[in-house]
Amino acid sequence: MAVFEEKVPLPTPARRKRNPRGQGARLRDEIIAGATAVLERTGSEDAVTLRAVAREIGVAAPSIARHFTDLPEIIDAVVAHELGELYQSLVAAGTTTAEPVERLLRISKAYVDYGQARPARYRILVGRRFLDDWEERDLVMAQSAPLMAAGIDMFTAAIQACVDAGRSTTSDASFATAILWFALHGLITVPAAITSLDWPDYGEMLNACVTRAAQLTPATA
Amino acid sequence: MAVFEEKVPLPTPARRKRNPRGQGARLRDEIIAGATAVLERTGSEDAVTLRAVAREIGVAAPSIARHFTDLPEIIDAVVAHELGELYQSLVAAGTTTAEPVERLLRISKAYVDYGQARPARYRILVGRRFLDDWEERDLVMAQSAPLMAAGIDMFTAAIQACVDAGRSTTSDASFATAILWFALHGLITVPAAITSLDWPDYGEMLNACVTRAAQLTPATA
DNA sequence: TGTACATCAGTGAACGCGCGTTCACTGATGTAC
DNA sequence: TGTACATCAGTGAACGCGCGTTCACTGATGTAC
Repeated sequence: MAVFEEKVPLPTPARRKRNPRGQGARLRDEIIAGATAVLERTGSEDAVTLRAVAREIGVAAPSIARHFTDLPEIIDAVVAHELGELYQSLVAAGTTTAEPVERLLRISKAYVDYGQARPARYRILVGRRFLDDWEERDLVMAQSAPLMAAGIDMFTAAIQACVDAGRSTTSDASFATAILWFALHGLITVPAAITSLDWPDYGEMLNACVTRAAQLTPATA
Repeated sequence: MAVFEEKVPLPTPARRKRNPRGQGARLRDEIIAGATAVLERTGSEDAVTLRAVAREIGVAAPSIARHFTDLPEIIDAVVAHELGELYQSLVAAGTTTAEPVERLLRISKAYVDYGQARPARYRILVGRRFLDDWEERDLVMAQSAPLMAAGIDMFTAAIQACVDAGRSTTSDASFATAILWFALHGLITVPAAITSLDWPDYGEMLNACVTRAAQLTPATA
């Protein structure tokens, strides 16, 4: 039995509204947001393809070419954006108290919280695959570098404040920042990867990481 | 001008010798070695495809199916093998001295050395992508679990030995092992990823990680 | 001791799929006249 | 105020490529008789 095709106009599937004349750059932000969504949903950097991003935001694949020449360029933009978010949350955490030790603990917690809440994004922030074409990448990295430097300075200053308050015995706040960074990075990534072990309480581990790496001492009441 | 094709028998390009009758399992080891080579050369887990591995060891792609059903299964085998290698180097480092603090430092150095010398392999050991199908993966993980537990126990025992010798003030060697693991993991991965910064001397950073995480104290001479 | 044969180890062509990229196009909108 | 048109933002079909997987095959070798 021949069933003739219904020519009922299909409800065109949510066709995107095009941006007005001078506002074409808006799509750029949508692309970044779409790439971030795909990245975080799949947990894999390699799942972020041009077509996947285009699908995510309801756009034809070639439309992306107008805003980004490359896939790495999109990832770079995601990194730059996320680095800003992370820095903002560090700043926010840092302004909640003036007590040095508590302040260091809070920005450390903000860092760890960010990494745990957005694992895939955190991984590409600190763990970008080392590629052959570093030279070109450096140009984009230069954009993010000041933000990263500001974040590092924030930790160093927080540790120095502990030293000045007599609450840390460390002799080199900058060096201690590196050691603290390593510990916090491990706290974020190792338990997330090795789920078969029973890990101690996160709060206790965070406290121990900060206290030991920054060589904090109890308050002398 | 018509040039007729030379029918000279081309020197067949290094055709693989087939394994003898009962020795088909040998290809299994070659596949694992090939996958490891591709992984380390490219630095990307996603570059390890069936065809890439087949190419690497000079074999037709379908030949792999006889030995592994899956790509993840190959990666699991690589992980299991590498975990063995890592454990062996920890054991080797641990037998070079009986002095507790020096022993802890040496196995820590062995761990970090492994991670720095084989970055891509280390990353998949501790940083395997969290996937949806964990259940099936667990079966293979069970194979590696004892080896990982043995490695962890080795660190915990080494820290406890420091405590017993009065060289560590830590109250929980197992807890300290976790903190130390985080620090060593960060020491391996963070500077490798953030190459734009001037990092302190590796030896000093390693010393600080171990000393602070395991709460070591100077010898009272 | 000789020989037929089942088995084992691996091949090579072909497939459908998702990818990045090309190319000619569409159609709304601000602007010049 | 009206209208032709250049520009801008994005489309859709088509390509070549590498991938995983299928399928029928090849050819050496150990074993049964």
